[in-house]
Parts: sequence; C-alpha cells; structure tokens
Amino acid sequence: MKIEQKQFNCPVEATLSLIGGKYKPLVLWHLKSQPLHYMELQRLIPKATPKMLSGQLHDLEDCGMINREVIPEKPPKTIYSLTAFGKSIIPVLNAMCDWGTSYLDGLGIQPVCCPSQSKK
Amino acid sequence: MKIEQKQFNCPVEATLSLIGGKYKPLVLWHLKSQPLHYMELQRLIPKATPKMLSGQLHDLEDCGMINREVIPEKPPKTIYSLTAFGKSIIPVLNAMCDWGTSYLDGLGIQPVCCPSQSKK
DNA sequence: CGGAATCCTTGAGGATACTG
DNA sequence: CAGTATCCTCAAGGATTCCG
Repeated sequence: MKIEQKQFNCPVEATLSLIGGKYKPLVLWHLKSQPLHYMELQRLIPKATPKMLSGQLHDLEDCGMINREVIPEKPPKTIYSLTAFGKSIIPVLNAMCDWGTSYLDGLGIQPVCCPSQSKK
Repeated sequence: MKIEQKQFNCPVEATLSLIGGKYKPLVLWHLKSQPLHYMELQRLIPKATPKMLSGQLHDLEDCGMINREVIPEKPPKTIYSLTAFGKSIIPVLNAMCDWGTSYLDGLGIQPVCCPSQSKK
C-alpha cells in the first residue's frame, strides 16, 4: 500500500503505479462527477471490502489525488473528493473507459457502470 | 496468465485486465513504432526475465493485441508486431504516458524511455 | 536464439471481527 | 458510520535450469 519512489522505466509505469490498484480507477471514476461519502463509495463498489476500500482511499490520499474531509458530527461523515491533481488524470480515465467500452461492446457485453462517459 | 471472462464493473477494469500486466504497456509501447524481435524486446526491457517477457507476450498474443511471426531459420527469429486491435489502444497508452510524463516532471524526474510521445 | 519447465517468494487482495 | 486489526489465500512475478 506504500507509494515507493522507484525509478520508472516509463511514464506509463508511473501512471499505473498510482492508479493501478484494483479499485482505484473505480473510485476516481465515481468521484469524477461529485464528492462522495464513504458509504456511497462502499455502495457503488460493493465488491470492495471495507479494508480494501479504505486502503485504496488512503493510497489515493497519500499520493495527493483525493481530499478527505472528516465532518465530526453524529453520525460521523467523511467526504472524499478529487484534488486538482486527481482531476488532472481524468483524461486518462476517459481514454481507458472509452477503449474498454468499445472493447466490451465488441464482445457483446454491456458495461454495468461508467454512465458518465456518454457525455463524450 | 489466463484472460478469464469475468464480468467487469467498469470498462476501465476491462482495459486494465488486458494491459495491466507489469511489462505489457512497455511491450506495446515499444512495438508502437515498429515490429521487434524477441531479443530486441529483451534488450529494451532488461528487467523482465525471459519467463516474464514471454509470458506477457503470450498474454498479449492471446488477447489479440500482437502478432507473433516465427521465422524458422538459423538462428531462429520471432517477430512481434501490433495487430489492428493492438494499435487501437495506442491512444490510451499515449494518455497514460503524457500524464505520467508531466507527473514525473513535477517530481523533477526525467523518464528514461518513451521518446516517442514527443511527437504529440 | 527463443523460449518452456520448475520452484519459490512476496504482497495484493479477501474474509471476518472489532472499535472510536 | 467509518473505518482498523488480524489472519489467510492465491496468483503475479522472480530466479534458475533445461530444451528444440
């Protein structure tokens, strides 16, 4: 879960090292449109266990891609949102999503999520 | 090393399942400009062991992204090249490389490879 | 030269339970 | 509600050797 400073042969590797986690692209994708609570993310990504989700969120926070704002009320809430740095990677997500969509389309598969790239 | 048919929540996941392998983006990247021999790939990606490299090449071949042409001569040679399908993902690689480049640039790091994206 | 076969290590990811 | 704490599994990846 640590972002180590290894030398990258290629910028592509650097990119993957930041967003290559299992649910990181998903998290970023969902936050692309609007900030979300932890619970909303959990509901949007049901396959991620709490440990996984919070782990991925911490990674993304550590590398400066998302903000984490804790609202100390009852019940406690936490808001996750993209930072400017996080937003900068949206084009990459769009590219991956576009390609993945046509790829799945060629297989006759309808993607379940990612409704947002239709605003292409 | 098998490409299984799992249901993807997101096209982004589908994309990563195909090119998410450790050296796959590198291989595709190097093949982007011209076909290459096994040995040339090995030389361009020295950190990949023969098993890794051939494994990644097989994966990419299985999913139809690269062609593998064996030239039964002495010494034997094998030419790897991108298929049309493989070429279709180049924009994604470019997006990842562009972003990774400016990311590394912000860290004051000079990427070692990827000379080709300067033709932007 | 271009791999396949084998064995091994590691850590990402998963399941479950518990806490501020 | 929003996580942390353990424990565990499994497969990606690594090292080495051997083969056509």
